[in-house]
Amino acid sequence: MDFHRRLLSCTSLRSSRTLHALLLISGQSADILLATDLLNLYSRLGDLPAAALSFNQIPKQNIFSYNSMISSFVRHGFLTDAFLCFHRLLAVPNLRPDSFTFPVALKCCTSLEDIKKMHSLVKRSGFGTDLFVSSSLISGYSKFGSVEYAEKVFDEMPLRDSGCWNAMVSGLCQSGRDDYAVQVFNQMVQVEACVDKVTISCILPVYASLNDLLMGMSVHVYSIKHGLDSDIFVSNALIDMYSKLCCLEDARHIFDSMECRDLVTWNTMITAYEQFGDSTVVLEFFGLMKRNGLKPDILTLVSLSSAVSQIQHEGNCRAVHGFFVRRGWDEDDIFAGNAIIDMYGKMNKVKYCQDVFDRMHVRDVISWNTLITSYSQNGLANEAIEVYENMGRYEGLKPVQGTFASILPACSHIGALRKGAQIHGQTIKAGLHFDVFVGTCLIDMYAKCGKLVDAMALFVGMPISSSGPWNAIIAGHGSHGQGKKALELFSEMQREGVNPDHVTFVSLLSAFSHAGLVQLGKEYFQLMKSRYGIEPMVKHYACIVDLLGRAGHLDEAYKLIQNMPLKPDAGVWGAFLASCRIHGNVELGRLASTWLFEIDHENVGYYVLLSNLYARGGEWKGVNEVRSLAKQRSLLKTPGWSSIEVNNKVNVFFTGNQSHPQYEEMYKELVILLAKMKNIGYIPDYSFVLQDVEDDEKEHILASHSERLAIAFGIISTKPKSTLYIFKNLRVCGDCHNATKYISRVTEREIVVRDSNRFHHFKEGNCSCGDYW
DNA sequence: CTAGGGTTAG
Repeated sequence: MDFHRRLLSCTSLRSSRTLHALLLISGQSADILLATDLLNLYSRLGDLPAAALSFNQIPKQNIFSYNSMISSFVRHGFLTDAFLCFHRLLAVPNLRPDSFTFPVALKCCTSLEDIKKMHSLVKRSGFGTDLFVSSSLISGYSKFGSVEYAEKVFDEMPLRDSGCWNAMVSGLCQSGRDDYAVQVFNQMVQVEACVDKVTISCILPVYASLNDLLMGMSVHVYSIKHGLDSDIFVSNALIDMYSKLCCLEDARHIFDSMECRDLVTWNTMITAYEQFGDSTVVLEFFGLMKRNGLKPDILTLVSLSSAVSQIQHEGNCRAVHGFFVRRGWDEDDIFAGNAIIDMYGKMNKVKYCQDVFDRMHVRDVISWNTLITSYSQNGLANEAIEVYENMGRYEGLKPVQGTFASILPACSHIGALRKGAQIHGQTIKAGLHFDVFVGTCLIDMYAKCGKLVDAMALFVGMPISSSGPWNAIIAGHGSHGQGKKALELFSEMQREGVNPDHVTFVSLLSAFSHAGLVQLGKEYFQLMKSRYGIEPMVKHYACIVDLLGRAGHLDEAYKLIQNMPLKPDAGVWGAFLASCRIHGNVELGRLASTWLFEIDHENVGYYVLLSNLYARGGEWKGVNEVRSLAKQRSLLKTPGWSSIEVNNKVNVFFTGNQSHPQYEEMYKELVILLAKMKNIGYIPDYSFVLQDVEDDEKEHILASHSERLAIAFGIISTKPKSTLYIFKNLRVCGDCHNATKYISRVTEREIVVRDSNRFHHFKEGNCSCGDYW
C-alpha cells in the first residue's frame, strides 16, 4: 500500500484516522517520512492535537518534522507553542534550523526584541542572504513598527525577488506610510521587479486611503492586462478600493463577475453597502452569503450590527446580538463588543450598552469612547462624564482624540462649562488641543456654554486648514444671534483658502435666520449652488423655511417647500409650523401639521404648537381635536429636561420632577416668584398645556416645567443678581419664554437660556431673540 | 515530506 500517496490525497478527518490506524497496524508509524505526512495531514484538516501526537510518536525527529510541527502551531495561532518547539529544536544536537525554519520561526515572534534575536541567529546560521528569510525579516520588523530595520535588511540585500519588494511595500502600508509605499511601488515598477498579484493587493488599499481613484484604476487596468484580476485577493482588494472611493457600482460589477468568492469578498461587499447606508441590501447580501454556504465571522456581524441600527430595527438588533453571544464573541472579542455597544447606543438602549461593556473580558480605549458616546448621544451627559473619569481611574487608560470627541459634546450638551474647561486642560496635557477634531469640539463647547469670547480666542490660536473649526465658530456666532459676524467669518474663511462645505451653509443660513437677515439668507441660499457648487440638502431647506417663515413670508416659504426637489422632512415642516404659530396663520399651520403627523406622529412638540396656534386664533374646536388626537396616540415624547451648573456640579431637572433634595425650597421660591410676576402683568398661557385639566392645575403644570425648576434652583443657590446659565434639551416652551422675561425683571438677573435651537438672552424683561410668543 | 511577501473592521 502506498501510504505516502494516500496521506497526501486524503481530504477528511475520518479517513485520515483510518489511515492512521492502518499505519499503526502495519508497524510503519515510526517511519519518519510517513509520520511527517500524517502530521501535515492532521494540521491541514484542523486537528492540531492529533498532529502534535504524530510528531511526538516519531522516535528521532529530523529538521523536516520540526519545520512541519512549528508551522502547524503557527497556522493554528499557537505562537507560544511554536516558539517553544523552535527552542526545543535548537537544543537537539546535530540538528540545525534551515532556510525553511526561519520564515515560520519569524512568524511566531511576538515582539521587536524577538525579531532582533532571530535576526542575529539567522546571520550566524548563514541565511542572511536567503530571499525567503529576508522577506520574512522585512515583514517581521514592519509588523512591530520598525520600518527603519526593515529598510536596512532590504537595502543590504545583494539581489531581490518580488517577495522582498512586496514585503517592503506591505510593511509600509501597514505602518500607515502611504506616500512612502507608493514611492517604493513606483521604484519597483521602474527597476522592472516583477509586479505580481501580491503587489497589487498590497497597493490597492493605499490608493483607496490616498483617495487616488485614477491610480487605483490604472492598477486595475494593469492587473487585467497581466491576467492578475482573477486572483481572489486582487478582486477583493479592488472591490474594497472602489467602494471606499464611492464607486459602488464598479465594486458591484467586480463582485458579480467573480467566479468564486470567499468570506472576505462577501464581507467587503456587505461593509460597502453598510457604509453607503443601504441597510436593506446589507441584509439581502447577508442572506445570500449564508445560502452560499459561508459562515459569518466577526467582521460580517460588525457590519451587520451597524446596518440594523441604521434602520432602527429592534428585532434584528437582538438577533445580531444573539449571533455574537452564541459564539462568545461578545465577551472575548473587543471589536465585537465595541460594535454591539455602538449598536445599542444608536438604538437608544443605553442600559444594554453598559451591560455589554461590563461583560467584556478585555476592553480598549475604543470601548470606553463608544460607551461615553452612547451616554452622551442619549442625553445622559452626567453619566458620560462619570464614565470618562472612570476610564483613567480604573483602567489607567489615557484619553485619545476619539475620547475627547465624545466627551466634549457631552459637556456642551448640558452646559458643563467648568467640567469642559477642565477637560480642555487635559487635551493640552495629551498634546491634542491643536488637533483639528478636538479643537473643533472645544470651540463648540465654549460657544454652546455661552463663552463665545473664549471660543473665539481658541479659534484664533489654532492652526486651521479644514472647514471643521470654521463651521463651529460660525455656528457659535449664529446661535448667539450674531449673523453679521458669522458672515464676516465666512468671508475670512475663504480668504484663508478654506472651502465651505454643506455644514458651513447650515451654520451660515441658520445664523441669518436667528438674526432675521432675510435678504442675506436668500442670497446665500442661491450662491451656495451657483457659486460654491453645493447642492442644497433637506437641512438647508429647513434653515431657509425657518428664515422666511419667522420673518412672516409664509407664502414664499410654502411655495419653496412645494417646489423643493427633495422630500421635505419633519425638520422642514416643523420649522414651517413654528412660523405659522408665530404669525397666527391657522390655515397653513393646519396644512403643515397634516404632513407632520404623517412623518413624525410621535413628537408631542408639534401637537403643542398646533394647539397653541388654534388657541391664539380662538378655534377651541381645533384645540379639542388636537388634545384628543394627542391622547389617542399615546405619545412617545422625549422627556424635557433642563440643567444648570452650580459649584462645578451639573444639576439636571426633568419636568414635574420633585425628587431633588432641595425641592421644597425651590417650590417655595417658585410660589413667591409667581406672585411677583403676576403683580407686574404676567398671565400664564394655558394653550401650552395639552392635558385637559382645570386652570389651576394647568398653572401648576406650567410652573413645574423643567426650565422653571432649573431657574428656581439657580436663584436659591447663587448670589443675588448674578447671571444664570440654563440649558434645555428641547425648544423652550412659549409660556416659559414669556415667564423668564418677567423673572429677569423681578430678580434683576440676566438669564441665558440655551435650548435646542439657539441662545435666549433675557435682560430687564426682554429677550434677545425677539420671537413673538 | 517542510517555507516568505497579500484583501475586509469598531
